[in-house]
Amino acid sequence: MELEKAYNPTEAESTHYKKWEANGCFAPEINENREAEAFSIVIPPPNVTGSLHMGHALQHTLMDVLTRWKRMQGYRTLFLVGVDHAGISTQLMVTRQLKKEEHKTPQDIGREAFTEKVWAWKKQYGDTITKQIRREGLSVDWSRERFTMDESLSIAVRNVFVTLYEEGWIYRGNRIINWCPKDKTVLSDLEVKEETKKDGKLYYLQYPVKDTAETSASASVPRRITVATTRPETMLGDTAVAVNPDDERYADLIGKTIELPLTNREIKIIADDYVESDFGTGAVKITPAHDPNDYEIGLRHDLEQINIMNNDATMNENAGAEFEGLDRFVAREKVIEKFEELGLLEKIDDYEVVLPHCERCKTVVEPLLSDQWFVNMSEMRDLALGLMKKDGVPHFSPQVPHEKVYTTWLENLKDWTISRQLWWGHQIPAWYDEVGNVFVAKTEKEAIAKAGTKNLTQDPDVLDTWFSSALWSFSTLGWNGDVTETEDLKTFHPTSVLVTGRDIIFLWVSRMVMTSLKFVGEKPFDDVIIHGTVLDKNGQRMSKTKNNGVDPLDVFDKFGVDATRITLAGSSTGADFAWRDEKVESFRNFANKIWNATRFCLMNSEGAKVDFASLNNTENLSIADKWIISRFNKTATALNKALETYQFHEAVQLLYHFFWDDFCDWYIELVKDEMTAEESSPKRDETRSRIVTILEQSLRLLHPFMPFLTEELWHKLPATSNALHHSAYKNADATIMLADFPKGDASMFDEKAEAEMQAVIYLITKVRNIRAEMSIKPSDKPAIHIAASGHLQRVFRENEAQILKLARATDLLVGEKLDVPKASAKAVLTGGAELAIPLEGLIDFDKEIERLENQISKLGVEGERLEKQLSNQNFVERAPVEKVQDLKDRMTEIETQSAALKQSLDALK
RNA sequence: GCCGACUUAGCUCAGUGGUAGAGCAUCCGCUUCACACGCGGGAGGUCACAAGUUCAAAUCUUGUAGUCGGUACCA
Repeated sequence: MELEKAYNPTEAESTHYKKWEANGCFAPEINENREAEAFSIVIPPPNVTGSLHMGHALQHTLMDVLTRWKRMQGYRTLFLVGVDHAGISTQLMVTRQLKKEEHKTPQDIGREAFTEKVWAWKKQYGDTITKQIRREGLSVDWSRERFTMDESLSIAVRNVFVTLYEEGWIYRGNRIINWCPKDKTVLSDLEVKEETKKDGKLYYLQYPVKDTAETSASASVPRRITVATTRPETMLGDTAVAVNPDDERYADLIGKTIELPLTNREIKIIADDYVESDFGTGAVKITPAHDPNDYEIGLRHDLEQINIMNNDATMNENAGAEFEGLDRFVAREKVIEKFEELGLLEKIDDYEVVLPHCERCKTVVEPLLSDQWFVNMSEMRDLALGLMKKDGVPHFSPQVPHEKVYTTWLENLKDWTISRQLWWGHQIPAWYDEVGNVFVAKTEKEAIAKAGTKNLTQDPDVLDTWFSSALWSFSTLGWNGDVTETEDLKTFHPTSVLVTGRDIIFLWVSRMVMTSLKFVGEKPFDDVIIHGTVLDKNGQRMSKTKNNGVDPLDVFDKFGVDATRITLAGSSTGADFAWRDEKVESFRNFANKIWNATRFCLMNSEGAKVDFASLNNTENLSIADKWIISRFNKTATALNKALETYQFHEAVQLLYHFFWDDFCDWYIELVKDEMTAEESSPKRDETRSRIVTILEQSLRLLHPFMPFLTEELWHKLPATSNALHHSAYKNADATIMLADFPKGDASMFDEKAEAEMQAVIYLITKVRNIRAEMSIKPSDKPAIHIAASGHLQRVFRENEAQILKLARATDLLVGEKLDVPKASAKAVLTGGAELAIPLEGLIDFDKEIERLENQISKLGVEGERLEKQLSNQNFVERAPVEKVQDLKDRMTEIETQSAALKQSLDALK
C-alpha cells in the first residue's frame, strides 16, 4: 500500500465522523464496563442564531481533547451538546427578517404568530452550529442533544421560578433599571457595558429660588441655585435639589422652594449626606425616576417620582407639551436652548463621561423606573461562597486571577433583574387577576386553582436567557423539578470540568454553581478551565464592526481541521494570544510529517505487524530501540500529566518534539537501513514491527488532538483491529478513538540507553557541524577518528553503521588516543571523548583555527562563570551539595575539553 | 477610583530560584531512494526599568513606565 505524497485532509474529514457517529462511539453506552468511572462535560451552549468563531473552535477543541483522552482511558464519557435560545439576539434577527421580507413588525402579526416564526426560523437555521460542531470533529453525544427551550428544560425553569418565588427570593418590584430604548427591554447589569465618551459635556443650569429676592443683589431678582448635569433633559423630571447638610453656602436655602424652569412645578431644596460639597456646584438636581442614586434619595425624602420618558426614549406627556414626543437627545438640545433664552444657562464644560451601552445593540442605555421581576441571590450566593471556602470548588484553571474575581463578584452580588420585554423565551409563570393580584404557578391550571377564577392574564414578559442557562449542568441530564433523579444525573452530575471564556464567569459559571447547589444539592462541576481570547494578528479583539474576524471554516478548508485543532490547543495557556496563519501552517506541516512517516513505514511494512511484544523482547533491542522506547514512555507519562493539569500547550509541545525530533529525525534514520533491507528476514520483520508499533502508539497519543488524520492512518497500519481497544470497548468496531491510551510505563525508562544515544547523537551532530563549517561537499566522505573511554568506544562501535550513514563518512576509527595528521578538524565530545576528521587537501587552516578558537572561547565564558561561583565561599557552604557537585563536574569537563582544544589549536599554529 | 494581568530572540509565544526555549522569519549548504508542507548546519536575547530579599533573581518583594482587561462612580 502506498499513500499519496502529501496529506489531504478532505477525505478523512468527510468519512470518519459519520462512521464514528453511526457506530455510537460518542455515546457513553459504547462503554461495556459497568464499573467504569464517569467523565462528563457539558458544552457552553452556543447561541442558536450564531455561527462558530475562533473562540468556539478553541473552546470546543479543548473539551474534545479531554473527552477523547478520557474515553481512550476507559472512562464512561459524555460530552453533552446543545444550543441556547438566546432571547434578545434571536428575537432581533427574526424581527429584522420580518421587516425585510414582509415589511411588518412583531406587533403587526402578534405574539403567537411571531413566536411561531421564531420556531420556524430556529428549525431552518438552528443546525448551522451543529453542522459546524460535526465539522470540528467533536465527539459529542447527539442522542442527548439539548435546547434551552426543550419541554423538560422549560419545566425546570418554571419549577425553579416557582420555588424561588414561594421562598421569597423572587419578587416583583418597582426599581431603577437599565432600559434599552432600541430593544425596548430591561437589561441586567451584566448586559450593560460602560464606554467612555471623551467629548461629553457638563451643563450648569440655574434654578431660581422662590422668596429670596430680598437676599439678592437686585431687589427684584430671586437668588438662583446652580446644578450641574450631563443629562439636562432629565430636569423635566426633577422633584428636588439636594445639598450637603453641612454646606454653609446653601444652609439658608434648605427647605426653600424652587420654581423649576420649563415646568409649572415647584420643588424643594433638601439636605442629604449623599451630596459632596467639593464636586460641581455642591448642589444636585434630583430625578428619582431616572437615576439610581436620585431614586434612593427620593425614597429617603419621600419625593415624587416623575417618569418623563416613553419606552423608546422619547419624552412623554409628563415632560410637558413642548417636549412630548421628542427624542431624548433632541429634548436635551431644546432644554439647553430654553435655558439660554431664559438666561439660566450658566456654562457648558467639556467633560469626560462614562455612558452605559446595550451590550448587543450599542444604544445608550437609559436608567428608568420600572416594574420588573428580580431574584434576591443572597441564599444561593452564600451557598456558592461556602463551597469555595470549604472545598475550593470550583477549581479554576488558571486559578489566578479567576478564583478571586469570582469570589469578589459573589461577595458584592446585587439582585438579578430577570424579566425581559420580549416574546422569545420562557414566559414568566405568573398570572394576574382583574385587580392585579399575582399568582405564580407552574401552569395556568394551577394558577387558576390558586386564584379561584379563570379570568387571569399571564405576565407577558419572558425570563433572561441566562435564567435557563443557569440550570444547564443538570437540566440537560433530566432534572426538571418534577423529575429529580435520573440515571444520567446519577452518573454524570457533577460534571467533571467546564471549559469557557472569562466573559461569562459571572453571567453563567457562577449562576450554575448557585442553582446547582440550591436545587440539586451538589456542585455542578469540579474544575473550570478559563481559556484565553483569540485576538487578531495585531493583538486586537476580533469583532464584526472591525471586520477582523478569522472564520474557523476558512482555516479548516485551508489547513485542515486537525492542524487547526492542534494549533489552538498548542496556543492555550490561559492567556490571550494573537492568531497567526503561520502557526496553523506549521502544524499543517506537522500533520504532513506524520502522514509521511507513516507512508514510509507502510512502504516497508511487508512482514510487519503492530505487536506490543516487539517492544518487550529486550534481547534483540539495540541502543536506539531502547532509547526510542524510553523516550516514548517518558513522553506518554508527561503527556498524561500535562492533560491532568490542563497544560494543553505543554502537551502539544511534547507530542510535536517527540514525533518530529525523536521519532522522525533520529529513530527512523537510525533504523532505516535495517527496515529497507532487500532480503526479507526475521530481523527485518522485527525491526519493521517495532517501528510500526511505536508509530501506532504515537498515533494514539496524537488522536485527541488530531482525530481525523490519526484515524485515517491507524486503519492503514498492519494488524490494527479492535484487539487494540481499551477493554471497555472490546466489542466495538475497530477505531483508534477507542484504543487504549498509553499511560507511559516508568519501567521502560532507560537512562543508560538515553545517555548512550545522546552521545551518538552528539557525535553525529558534531561531525555534521564540521562538515558544514568546513564546506565539505555531501559527496565527500571522510573518516571519523574518535578517542574515548572503553564504555563509549563500545557505544560508538555498536552504532558504527548508523554513524557512518548519518554523518556521511567512510570509516569509524575508535581508540584510546587520536592518531591523525595535522590537517584534521577536531572537536570535543561529552565524557572526555575527542573527535577528529582528517581533511587532507580539504582543510582550510585559517577556518579551522577560527572554529577552534570559537569553541574555546565559548567554553571559556562558561568556565569563568563557574569559577566565580565555585570560589564563592557562601555558595559552596549554602547551596545544596548536589548543586555544588554538578558545577564541579561541569568545571572538570570544561577544563578537559579546553585543554584538548588548545592542544589541537597549538598543533595548527 | 479600585482590582488584576501582561512586558522574554525580528514576529507569535512557552518557561523556570541554580549554564535562556519553541514555532515562524532570517543566513549558509543540500533534488541524501517518507516528506522542499522536506533534510543538515548557523546566527540572533543584560528575560521593560530601578531598588530589595538570597550563596544565587529573568524567576520572589516593592516601586516606576507602558500595554490590555475587569469593575465602580460625583451629579
